[in-house]
Amino acid sequence: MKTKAPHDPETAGTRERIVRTTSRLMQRQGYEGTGVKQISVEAGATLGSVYHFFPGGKQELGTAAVRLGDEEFAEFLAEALDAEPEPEKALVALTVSLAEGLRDSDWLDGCPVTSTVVGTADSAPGVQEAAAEAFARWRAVVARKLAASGFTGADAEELAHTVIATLEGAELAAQVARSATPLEVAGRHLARLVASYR
Amino acid sequence: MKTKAPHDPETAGTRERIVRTTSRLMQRQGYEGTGVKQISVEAGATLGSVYHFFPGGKQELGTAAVRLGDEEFAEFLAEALDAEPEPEKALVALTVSLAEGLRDSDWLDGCPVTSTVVGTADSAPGVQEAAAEAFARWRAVVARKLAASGFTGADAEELAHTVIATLEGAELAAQVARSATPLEVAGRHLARLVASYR
DNA sequence: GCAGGGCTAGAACGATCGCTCTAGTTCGGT
DNA sequence: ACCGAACTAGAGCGATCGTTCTAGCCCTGC
Repeated sequence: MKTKAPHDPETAGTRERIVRTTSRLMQRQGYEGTGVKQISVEAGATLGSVYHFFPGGKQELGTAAVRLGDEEFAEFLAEALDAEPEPEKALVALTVSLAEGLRDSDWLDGCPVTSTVVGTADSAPGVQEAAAEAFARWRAVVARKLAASGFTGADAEELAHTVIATLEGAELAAQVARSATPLEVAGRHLARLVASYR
Repeated sequence: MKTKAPHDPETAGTRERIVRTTSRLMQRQGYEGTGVKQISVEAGATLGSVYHFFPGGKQELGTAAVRLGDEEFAEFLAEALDAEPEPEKALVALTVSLAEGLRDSDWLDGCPVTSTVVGTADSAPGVQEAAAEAFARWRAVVARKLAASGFTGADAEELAHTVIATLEGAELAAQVARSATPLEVAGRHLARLVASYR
């Protein structure tokens, strides 16, 4: 029993393939710009399969995609922060790493949560909620690192807010400008801001 | 001759009404989530008028909407920064003002440029370019203020990058979380960061 | 007072949208 | 061996998408 499906191990593979494809497509095209039929084709699944696994339709697909992006970035964030004992150095390395990833995709793959959630306030509230949870989780990861580095709880919480917000904004700016500069500058400034609390 | 149209003053009004409506709709629903027919109905113009003024179709509408958002926010930014002699205080007041505007719209009206540009990398490159110009202009406004306050050109340019990126990210975070906290915290942190360069 | 261009008006095009539906296939449990 | 659940398969629903088109209104310049 390596998967959650009781009968067919390949089945869980199909579901996951659909979610990963949805996340990738919405990352580039946004929620409204991505069609369910396109998802089914690129995931190598039929439309019937998509609606079998996601009876909630497109909104459920979007929510699942946001949650996947949530988990993946939370993991990436935790690893990047734990790689360096000092949060200042970790933040600089983190932004450099984000900039590399962005450039490697020809500036197409920004934050999967951001691009999916924009414009869904009224049409897909479930996506909005999932995105709020993602941001909160990422803030918690940053706050934990800062608290472990000797910052008070209040300072860590507030700094985590700005770290996540600045990373989001800088990634968007870098994507639009097709340049690593916004991310790299943001990394140095975040390090400086954090250091000012010592 | 109060308008640019040679024959009919009301004509320029129609064009502007279409652009304003496009900007408002794409701010809430994104580029792909906004239909040309919806724009024509809500602007009180016919489809023929829309394509008369914007023969480039939806992409030209999106580009014009981004440029309008560009000008409006650049003006708002300049006024907010000039209202206070010290950039630190101006930044705090600016974020408070942005948070108020966001709350007044029930957290629906975020940055019009951000929501319009997301997901248009491959489908509407013109929109992408207009957004890049908007960010660059806003950075120039911030850099000018900082330079006028005694910062060196290099510091002002770099700080402007982070100020704009953080404002973008914090506005998005505030919108998703339906809370003024991300923006207010960002304002205080940006002020602290700027002060650290004195 | 008439000619002509700027603009309005809305029907209609093919394509695609999200989604539903029925039929068929596959497979473990008994 | 066979029943029923899990899943696949894809045709097709009404609606809407972005866009084009022709017809006509209205105002200005002559």
